[in-house]
Amino acid sequence: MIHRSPNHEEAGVSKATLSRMPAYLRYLKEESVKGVEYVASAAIAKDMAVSAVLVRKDLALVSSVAGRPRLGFEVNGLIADIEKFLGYDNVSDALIVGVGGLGRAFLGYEGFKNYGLNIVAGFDVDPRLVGTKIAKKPILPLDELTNFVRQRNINIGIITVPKGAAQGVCDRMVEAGLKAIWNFASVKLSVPNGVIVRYEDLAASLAMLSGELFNVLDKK
Amino acid sequence: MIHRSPNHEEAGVSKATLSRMPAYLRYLKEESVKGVEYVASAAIAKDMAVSAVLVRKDLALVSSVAGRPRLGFEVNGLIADIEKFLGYDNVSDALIVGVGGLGRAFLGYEGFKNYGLNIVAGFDVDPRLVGTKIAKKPILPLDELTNFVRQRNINIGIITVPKGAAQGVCDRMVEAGLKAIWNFASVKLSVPNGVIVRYEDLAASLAMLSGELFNVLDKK
DNA sequence: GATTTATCGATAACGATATATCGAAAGGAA
DNA sequence: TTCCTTTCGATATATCGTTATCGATAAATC
Repeated sequence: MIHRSPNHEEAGVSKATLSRMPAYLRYLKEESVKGVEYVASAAIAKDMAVSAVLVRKDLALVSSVAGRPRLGFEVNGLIADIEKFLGYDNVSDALIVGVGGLGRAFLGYEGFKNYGLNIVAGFDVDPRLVGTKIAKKPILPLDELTNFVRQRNINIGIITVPKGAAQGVCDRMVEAGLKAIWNFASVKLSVPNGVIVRYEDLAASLAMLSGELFNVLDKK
Repeated sequence: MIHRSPNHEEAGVSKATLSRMPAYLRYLKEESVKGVEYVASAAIAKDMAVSAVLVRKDLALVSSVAGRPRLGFEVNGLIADIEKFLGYDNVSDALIVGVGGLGRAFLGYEGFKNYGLNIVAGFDVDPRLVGTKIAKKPILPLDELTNFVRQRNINIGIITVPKGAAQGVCDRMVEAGLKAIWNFASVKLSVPNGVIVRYEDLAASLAMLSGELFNVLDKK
């Protein structure tokens, strides 16, 4: 999960660019298994919904070798660069607090490993859950959060509790030493400097979807 | 789900603005139950991480009454305006295809109703699931999708199948007449004009999170 | 080897979004 | 009533991300 890119120093890459990287990676892997050696930015652009120029700009930020005129980018080299950049070569551990519907689904979902994330345990307050396992991962009581984080040297916590409990969980995560929080409860969390929060706000997303839907239905 | 706002005609509101509306709404409701009658844009801004100017700009787009100098915005009126704007007063039905971990969680999650979305049924290809119910909602075979959509006049479909199956499901949704698709499989979907797709790409989100994490850990 | 052409990379233009500034309005205080 | 202060709303400015343009490069072809 930790980035060890060769060439992006402290510059920092925009979130927009970052968010496209997994899609580039997926496409490149598909081409790679087909035996394709070089792909043009235009081909990548066509596969996802972006412009070729943007693809080149993005790739310029992470690629260790330049694209070759008339050929394009070298597929396998680029895959390696992006994986290194995204830290997928270096799967990092995370834990999840809130083993309800969504939390349970996440614990059981093996796909996160492909994105460099390994959820190693769940935490919950419900005593009926504590002590059980989901997908071979232990469910522990919240009290053990701090110890667990310190022992296993974990940086990332995922919050999937109801929104009323989110800030409390967040505080404990911060106290335990977590540095990044992926929050699925739709509340704003306050955290000290140095801790980052990423919101996965389904309500916001849904608002955008229905907003667009409105425009479409209304326009005819 | 369909917007019936009094004052934003065909103008269209930016996605960014749209995405903040649920957060405004949440804050305003919290204040409302406390008995607060007026709130200043600065107070709202402080609660979430945006500037007061931005709050005023956003609210100007949806509010039927202007904010009052020295007092701020009238809480309850504003709540009504936003709910109307977002269509939360008019819950619309949706269906979900893919009753795996995430799909199951969504079917069981009652909270979507608060956001104007009512998931009425799940669809899956697994014959062991078909015929069962989750949270009182029937699981149906994919073949019945088209009939179901037409009979119930549904506009929104949610895709929670593995990515290999996503485009196929998407095609069937389009054929059935769905107008908006909320896609949780991280693949780009191709749809004809007039159908809108909203991507919920956890891989992209995770990339952003870890990107920020990298910056934080690296900066010290 | 010369020519053609697909493709890149850099720079500049554009558009959308967020911020800063400032005059105006209205509640509250003198 | 008059003045002061808060807060709004409008306009202008800045920032960020995307797109457009164009010369340069190197593979492919003749």
